[in-house]
Formats: sequence, structure tokens, C-alpha cells
Amino acid sequence: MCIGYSTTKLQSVITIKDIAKVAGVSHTTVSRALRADSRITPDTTERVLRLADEMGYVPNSIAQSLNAKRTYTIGMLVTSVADPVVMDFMEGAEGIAQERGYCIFLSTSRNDPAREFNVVDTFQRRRVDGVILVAPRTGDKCRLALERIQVPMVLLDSEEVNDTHPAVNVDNVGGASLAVAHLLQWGHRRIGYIGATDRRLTNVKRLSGYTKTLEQAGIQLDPTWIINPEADDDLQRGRLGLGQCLAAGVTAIFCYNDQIAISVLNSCYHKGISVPQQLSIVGFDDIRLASYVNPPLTTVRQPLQEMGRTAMKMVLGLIDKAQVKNEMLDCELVERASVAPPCTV
Amino acid sequence: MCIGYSTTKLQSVITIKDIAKVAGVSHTTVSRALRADSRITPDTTERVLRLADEMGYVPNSIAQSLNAKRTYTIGMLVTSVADPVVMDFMEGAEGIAQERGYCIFLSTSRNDPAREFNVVDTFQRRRVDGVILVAPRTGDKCRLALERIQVPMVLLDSEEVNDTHPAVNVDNVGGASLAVAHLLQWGHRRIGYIGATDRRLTNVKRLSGYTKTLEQAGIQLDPTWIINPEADDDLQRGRLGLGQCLAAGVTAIFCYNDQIAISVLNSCYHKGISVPQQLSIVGFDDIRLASYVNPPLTTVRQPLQEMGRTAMKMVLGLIDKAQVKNEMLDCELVERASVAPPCTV
DNA sequence: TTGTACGCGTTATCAA
DNA sequence: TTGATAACGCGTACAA
Repeated sequence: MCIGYSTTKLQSVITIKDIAKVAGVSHTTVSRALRADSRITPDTTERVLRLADEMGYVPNSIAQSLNAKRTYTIGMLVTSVADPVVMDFMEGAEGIAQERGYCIFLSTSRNDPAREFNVVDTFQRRRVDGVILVAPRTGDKCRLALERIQVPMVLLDSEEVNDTHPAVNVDNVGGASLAVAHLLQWGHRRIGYIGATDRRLTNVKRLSGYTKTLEQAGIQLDPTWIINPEADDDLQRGRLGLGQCLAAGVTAIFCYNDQIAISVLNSCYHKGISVPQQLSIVGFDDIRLASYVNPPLTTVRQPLQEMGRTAMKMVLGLIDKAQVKNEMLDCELVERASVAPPCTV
Repeated sequence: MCIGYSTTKLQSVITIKDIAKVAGVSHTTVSRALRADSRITPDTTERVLRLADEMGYVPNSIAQSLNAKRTYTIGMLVTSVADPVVMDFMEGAEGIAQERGYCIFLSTSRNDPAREFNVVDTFQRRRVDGVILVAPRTGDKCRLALERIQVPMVLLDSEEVNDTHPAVNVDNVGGASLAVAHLLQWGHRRIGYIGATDRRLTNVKRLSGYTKTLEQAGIQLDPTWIINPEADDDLQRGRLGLGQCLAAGVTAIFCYNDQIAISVLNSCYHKGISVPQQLSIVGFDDIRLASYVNPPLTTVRQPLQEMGRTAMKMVLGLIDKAQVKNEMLDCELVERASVAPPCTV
């Protein structure tokens, strides 16, 4: 257990004692005046405030934290910031945090157990008041470590419904249904699904929305339509998935997420397959880039920022001992230009 | 000046005093044993360490900070996290921070002066050891407030070369030259530029790289080729810019950044203009999405993560009183499929 | 209405 | 080699 650090001292600023000396009162009085305590004379309060301003006093929240035993800090653990989905989660979460006087410690795990351990340890040492686990992969080792910290924690986009920690998720089954129903409406009957096995639980949900909707439409599901490419990233998944889909003779593809869909789009471009004339494609997430690609991608929108906001509200709720329940937000279909009637060649 | 907060206490964990009591030594000894101070008997050191482990002791870095007057925390102020460029800056910066035992406070200003003020105030109260200002727009009010804090600060992607604060930038002039030279090489002679006036300084640099390169090629520059659309965001800039470029009879466009380029690409799609057959396009940045669009975008790559890493190394350097100089990193041309010989219609 | 004294958890100084 | 004590900056019982 290493605790040592470089020992250089850095800051050296005005404290309430300095103000007290100048004002000719005790530091207690200054402390009270600053917090607008009604017991202090308006006179001295005024004087203290003016002095504080003139002397450039800035409260030391480290000292406040030590005393109050709370830091007004939330740790957010993400696998990577450089992910369009995570990015919006954070934007939403940070908005609420800032409003409520909280700060966010941002840490990335990069799927590296050592880093994960390190981050959890850091969160403990720094006494964060709460933790948001963003899109944790199932089987994260750090979860166990985090259980140990008795700190409010919420799961964002984990799909794991866990009795010990509340979670914010989207209706993945319903969202997938939206996508497939849309394709059915355009006349498609042979619809493929390209999944992502590293997001196991979410993948299962979206897949089940897909199968359910096909069944309800009375369509005999061909197992070769369901593809879970053996790949490490979404880019490869799209590329591999497209090949297999084509082999399965599908007229439309519903993809686990936009990144896969966009990769499919890209592969189509390279193979000279025109979308949506020859193949229709629907994604999931509605990341910013979905509307930029050619053709603009029809997709299922997740309210990403709203999810981030909700997760933050939930941790803050837990911190204030409020009752907090799992949240499941709705998706919405965004029609753009990657879907057309099936090619009748 | 409001300082009041909710007053609920949260944590309550093992301290060195608790360990001391159990070990039958003073808390000083425990403190030393934990830091592997050579003055303590290997015997007691061992015993203390074992106890610390058993009792689940986690050092309180708040208390450490109060004492040491440093927090091992860096404040990063960004206008928005939901920006593909910023995202990579952060990924890079966070990597270094984590390696060196620092944490990042992430705060967004969203171009709102009130928020900016709030963030700066927060950074001061929380006694961050340093600040990274990410892609600050010129004229940020907060700069003045930040000057007041006597805390190491570095500017990332600001293009402002400022004597008081070191900056990390990319060679914008050289990068633009790369792009234009590439278009010249393919035979283009009428090349447009779509700029972004809200990034004033960077815009000027890229524009100057553009003009310089054209001049060196002995091309008479037509002022109508240079377009600075009156718009608030890059999407609109692309749309408006394309119209004006077309009117100017240009065969290729160099765009201030990828977002504009992609918007141009998108507008072309809608107008039935095929890229690169009828119009060549080059962007700047090489954001992830640049390789996903159709056609994949030829662009000038900024080493975004490297810039983030460099900025972080620089603040940490400043904190440790090292000599730190401005850094200018090189760009690199990434050839993809949005450039072809000029259309000879 | 104001001030004194103590505690928050840790490190540093000085004495034993 | 170890320990008592003070200090970091702030908040708060309790006393005046």
C-alpha cells in the first residue's frame, strides 16, 4: 500500500483567520458572517463580507469537506470517453451536477482491470459521495471492489437489473420493436439482426425485441438472419455482419447500434451496394453522426443526455437518502433515408 | 457569497487512529509505517500494514490534501464534452493524469458566462493544482478570472500564443498547406475555403496556409473562393458554404474542419452532387467519424489524443516547477476517397 | 451577539 | 525507534 507523494506545497491563500485578524473579530464570527448566520450583527456581517471580497478570500472546500465528511464529488467510471454514447451521458450528467454544486471526477478504465482497480481505489481515497458506473460490461471485476465501498452507486446503461444498485436504462425491447416494425411496414419480410456480444445483456434485449416483433407479424424466423459476429469492435462487426447477412439473403438489417450500422453502410459503399435501394438499414442510439452519414441513418433514438441527467439525479437522490427506483426511458424512431421498400430483384 | 450546503455527514471509516488503538501504538507510528518510513521497526511496520489491510483502511486524501496543500487534481474546462475533438483531448489527458496519480474535474461552460464563472469559482474553492482550458474561444470572460487564480494553467487548442500561459497547438498553417497542396496535386486550380469565424485565430492560421500555398503554386486567388458563412454552428456553415462555393465555380473545397466538411458532403448528397466526381472535399481534424462517412473523407489529421496528453504533461510540469514551452504538433494528411481530379464538364 | 475550544484525518516537528 | 503535540482551514457546541 503506497501512499507517498511528492511533498511540495502549492497554494497559500487567505483564510478566515486572516480576515478575522483584520476585522478584529474571531474566526468564528467570520465563518458565521460568511454563511449569513442571523446571530451576527448586520454591521459586522457587512464588514466581514466586504473584507473577504477585498482580500480575495475563497473558501477552502477541502477543509470544509474534511469537517463535513462529504465532498460534493461524484466519480464517473467509463470505459472510454471517446465514445459518442458516453459523451452524451456525460454532458447530461455534468449539467445536473454543476447545477447542484457537485463536481465530477472523470476516470477511464479502458477495459484494463489494473486501471479499474486503480480508479476504484482513487474514488475511495478521495471520498467521493457517489459513483456512476457508465455502461459497465458484465463481469467487470471492479464491481466487487465497488460493492465494498459503502457509497451510493447507480448503473447507467448497464441493463443489469440489480437489487443493490438502481439503474438507468432504455427500453431496449421496445426500441428494437420500433425498428423492426418500421421495416415490416415498408414491406420487408427477410430482416437480419447484427448483434454485439460484448454488450451481452443489452444485446439479448434488443434481439428479443426483434424476434418478438417478427413472430407477432407471423413471420417464420430464419436463424441465419441472426448474426453475432466474432469481432472485437463495432467496425469489424459491421463488416463481417454485412457479409453474413448478404449470404442469408436478407433485404433489411437491424443493427445493434449506430456504429455497426454505419460500418455496414460503409461496407455497402465499398461493395457498390446502394442503400436503401438494394438494402435497408436501421441503427440504434441516434448518435450525432447518424444524421451526417450518407444516406442519413434511420435509427432508434435513445435519450442519451436525459439518461445522463437521470443517473446523476438518482445518485444525488441516494446521497440525500431519498427513495430511488430503477428508471426505464423510452426510445423513439427517427426516420431518415436508409430505409426503402425491399428490392424486388 | 454563498457557502451554505446541506449538512448531512456521509462517510465514517477507519482512520489511522483506529489502527493505532488496535496495534497499541501511536497514530504517528501508524502513519509512518504506512508510508514505509525506515525509522519504524520492520516488525511494527508489518503488523500495522496487516492490520490496515484487515480493518479495511483507506487513506483519506482530503485530510492529506489539507495538510499538504495540494490536491492532485486538475480542472478541465471545456465548452462541451459532446464534441468529437474535445472527447479525444480528454481521453489523452485523462490517461496521463491517471498514470501520475492525478484526478480530473470535468466542467462544461456551454458558452454560458454564468456557468464559466461558476466553474472557475469551483476550481478555486476546490484548490485544483492546475487547469487546462480546452479550445477556449477568444474573448472568454473566464480567462480574466482564471488569471487571478495563481494556478498553473495551459491552453489546449487555443492558438493564442500567450506569454503568461503555455499552449498546445497544432501546426495549422502547415496542416492547411498539406490539404491544399494535395488538391493542387490532383489538378485542382479553383479551390474554395470554408471557414469558421467563431474559432478566429485558428481560422486565420488555416486560411493563411491556404492562401500561401495557392500563391506559391502561382495561382491567382479569387476572393469569392474564401467563404466565412454567417452561421452559429458547423452544420449550417457547411450548408451555406457549399452554396456559395458552387456559385464561385470551385472544383474543390478545403473546409476548416471535418464537421463542416461532413455537412458539405451531406448537402452534396441532398443536391445530387457526387463527391468526389463532381466536387472534391478535404477536411481538418480527422475525427473518428471522418472515416465512416460516404465517401470516406480525406482530411488533415490532428494528433488529438497526443495533444491532450501533452497538455496534461505540461500542467504537471508547471506544477513541479519545471520549465515548460509552447508545443506545436505536426499534422498529417490522411487520404481517403473524397478527392479526385477536377470535373472537366 | 461574540468568542473559546475542540474535532475532522493526516503529516511534521521536536523531544524522549 | 517511538510518541506527544501542533498544524492544515473550517464548522460548531458551549460558554460568556
